[in-house]
Amino acid sequence: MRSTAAPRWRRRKDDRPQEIVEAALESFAERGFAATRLDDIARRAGVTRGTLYLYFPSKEDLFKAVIRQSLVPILSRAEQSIADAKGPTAELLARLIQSFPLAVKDGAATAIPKLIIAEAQNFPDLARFYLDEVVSRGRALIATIVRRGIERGEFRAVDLDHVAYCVMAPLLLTALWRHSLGLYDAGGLDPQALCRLHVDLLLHGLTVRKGAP
Amino acid sequence: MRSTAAPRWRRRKDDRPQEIVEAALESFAERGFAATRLDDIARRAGVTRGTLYLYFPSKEDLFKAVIRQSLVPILSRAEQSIADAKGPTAELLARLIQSFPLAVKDGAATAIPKLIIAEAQNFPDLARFYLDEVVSRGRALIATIVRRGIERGEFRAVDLDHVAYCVMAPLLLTALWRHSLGLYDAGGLDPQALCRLHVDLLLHGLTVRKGAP
Amino acid sequence: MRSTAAPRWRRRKDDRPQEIVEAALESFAERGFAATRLDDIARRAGVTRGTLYLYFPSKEDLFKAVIRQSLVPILSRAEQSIADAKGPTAELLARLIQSFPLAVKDGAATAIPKLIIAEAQNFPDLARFYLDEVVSRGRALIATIVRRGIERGEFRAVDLDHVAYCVMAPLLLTALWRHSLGLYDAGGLDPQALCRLHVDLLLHGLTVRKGAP
Amino acid sequence: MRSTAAPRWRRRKDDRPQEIVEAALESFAERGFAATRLDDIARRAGVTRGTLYLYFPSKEDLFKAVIRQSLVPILSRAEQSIADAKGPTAELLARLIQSFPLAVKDGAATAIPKLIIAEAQNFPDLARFYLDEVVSRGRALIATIVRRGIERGEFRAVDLDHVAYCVMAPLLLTALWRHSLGLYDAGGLDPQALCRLHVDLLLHGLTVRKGAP
DNA sequence: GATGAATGAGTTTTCATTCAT
DNA sequence: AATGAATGAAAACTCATTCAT
Repeated sequence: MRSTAAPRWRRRKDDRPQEIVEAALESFAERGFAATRLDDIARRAGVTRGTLYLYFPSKEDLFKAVIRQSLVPILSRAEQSIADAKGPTAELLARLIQSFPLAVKDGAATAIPKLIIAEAQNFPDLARFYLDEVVSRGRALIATIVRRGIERGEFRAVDLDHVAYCVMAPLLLTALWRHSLGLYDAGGLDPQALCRLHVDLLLHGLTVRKGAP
Repeated sequence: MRSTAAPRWRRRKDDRPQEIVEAALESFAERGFAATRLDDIARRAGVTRGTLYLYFPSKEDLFKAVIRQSLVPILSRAEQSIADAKGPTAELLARLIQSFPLAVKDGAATAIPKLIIAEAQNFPDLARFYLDEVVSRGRALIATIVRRGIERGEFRAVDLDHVAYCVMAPLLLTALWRHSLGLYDAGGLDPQALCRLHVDLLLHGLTVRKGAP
Repeated sequence: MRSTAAPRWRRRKDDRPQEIVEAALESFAERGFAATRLDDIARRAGVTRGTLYLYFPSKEDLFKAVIRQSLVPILSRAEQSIADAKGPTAELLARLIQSFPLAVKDGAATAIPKLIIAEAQNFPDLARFYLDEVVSRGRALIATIVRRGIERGEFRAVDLDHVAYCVMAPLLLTALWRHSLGLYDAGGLDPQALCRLHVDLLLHGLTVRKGAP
Repeated sequence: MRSTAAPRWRRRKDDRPQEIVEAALESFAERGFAATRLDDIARRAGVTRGTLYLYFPSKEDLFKAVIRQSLVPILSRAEQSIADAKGPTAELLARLIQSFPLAVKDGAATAIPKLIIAEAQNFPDLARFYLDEVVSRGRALIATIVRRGIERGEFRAVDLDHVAYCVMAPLLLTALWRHSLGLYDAGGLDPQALCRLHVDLLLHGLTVRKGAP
């Protein structure tokens, strides 16, 4: 049994790292890696600068932890949403794409592509991690779906090596937009409308039809 | 006879600004705004730090000048390559897209999207400039082409407000890739193959056909 | 037992600002505002440059704080020394003037008039502060004393608006001298002798006498 | 005969140094030595920075030249106005003092005391020059006048070593005021009124009278 | 003689990191 | 475990001075 003299509640130190990572992600998302000061992060996390060093040995390490940890839930979510796919492949693909705008709307984690793009040069191991864990797996996943469509005679035979980029590019653009130009041009890009159009074009583009162009 | 020792410096008034801007673009492209030191730029331009201040009042101003000036040739080139379009709209669009990989290959100017995305938050006026001068005009341009296709009965009626994003997204991805993840994954994304596939999908997606999906 | 090696630094939060201000006053007094480097001040205060910025946002702000804070004790002392005046007004005035050389001898605060004169142009708000808090009050104070003498029939009626300047001018000269030419001419101006003469002349000049000049 | 092809007039190079010195005095008077940039002086003199170095080897040397040259006319004027003194010594002294406000009004040279006080510490040789050429001679001059008064039985016997300071202090204050606090307090000190009062007090203070205080 | 582009040393300022408390 | 005062290295920026033109 725990000491009964303990205060009724207190901040559990086990949460600290996670709280810091979240605060850091938000800060990095807002100003970029170099322009955010550790003091910003500390204040946002409700601690002091010194405390950050109890959990992360340096600003760079904190950045890396932020990226890595923030990707985990995204990857999990993505893979789950596809695992047991049934029905026409077109529907499957459509669902995948349409689910994107919702995912983008909330979390600060959507800023990760922006951060990766901005800092890849300065953080090679982060770039490689992202290539291995996100890009490769994402490409494979989408290639698998499209291959399924081709094999079932639903889709035309296309370059499976690059189709993932074509599928993802507009979605990625949505995420990048939100954290850059979108801040100054509220109405210019409606994620939902863009995804609807993207699905429309993509499926028309992939689907086998009688009349060839 | 005068000493043949090289002079400490040489008058280059007219060329200097351009040389500095070029050196700065390369530096910013490599490391991002915050991580490039003025000394890097100066050395690359073959001058000293002090000289930068003869032409640009601050690092921020230099950055702005770099973006603005580097966009001019891009805009010009883009607009020229479309001016007098003849023939089927599909071909026109295909040509436009296919010309992109070549443009991306050489210049450091292809790093501008990356820089804009990374620093939009910190440089609002730059973001607005880019929105007005590049995004808006680009959207209008592509919308015009697609409208032409629709009016001539070649293309299906699609959302003209967002079609530009669908057309541009993969091309943009190519440019971003080159200056970020592409540095660590030479073969992962072949711009030409991607564009070929993109054209294929896009035209199949846009073109009017007998059989509806 | 703990290591006896001196710690790299020590917590001095409460004392630091005052220590810095004192070091700064001495430095500014010696070389003037522009010619003193923050490093000089820091070293004199036994800290590093960075520490200065924990307490003062800029060199200019430090300068302002120095002037303002250094004036407080001077003002207090001056006002106390006059509060409860009794006896002949001449004696009162004489005592006031005679007390000046002693006050000038010790503190670095006597350099403030020099600093104000040198930098008034560059620090308008400091000049106004000094006008309001020192000059105005000083003028009023002396005018009050002289008025008392006139009302009691001890002094001739003189211009009360300017008499303070006549009373103060030699005293001020003493302070300025000490921090400028006095450094190179030890014996040229003896503050005590000057004040003695000043009192003599001033009282002869003010006192009512039978024979008019 | 000079070439007839010469332009009808041109800037005579013999005037340049003097023009520069004047421009420099004005600039130094306005902002102090350290805060005025050579570019300010150059622009005010209608030349470029490089030209300054044709005439003065450094900023410090220019400053010294400014002080030295600006003192010459002041000294000459002062000495002339006293040379052949006749009549009562009181009148002589009164005239001397009353002439001061006029002298102060116009020239930028009245800023010299301020500059000397501000920079004496940083320019020892200038301080010594000023001590020898201005202070000493000024003291001697006034002491001579007062001695004359004493010898003629007009003045009381006073400390001749310090009387000059008592005579000069209010006048000096006038000059300092004009270039410092006076910029922010137009009406606070009227030089003429101050001098009138000063003469009044001083002569009452010096003059021999029947009734002792 | 005059210019002004270029220099480079010097100074302020910032901020990630350390460590006594 | 947490703090935050103190550090010190790095970087932007200034400006007196030089020198090719």
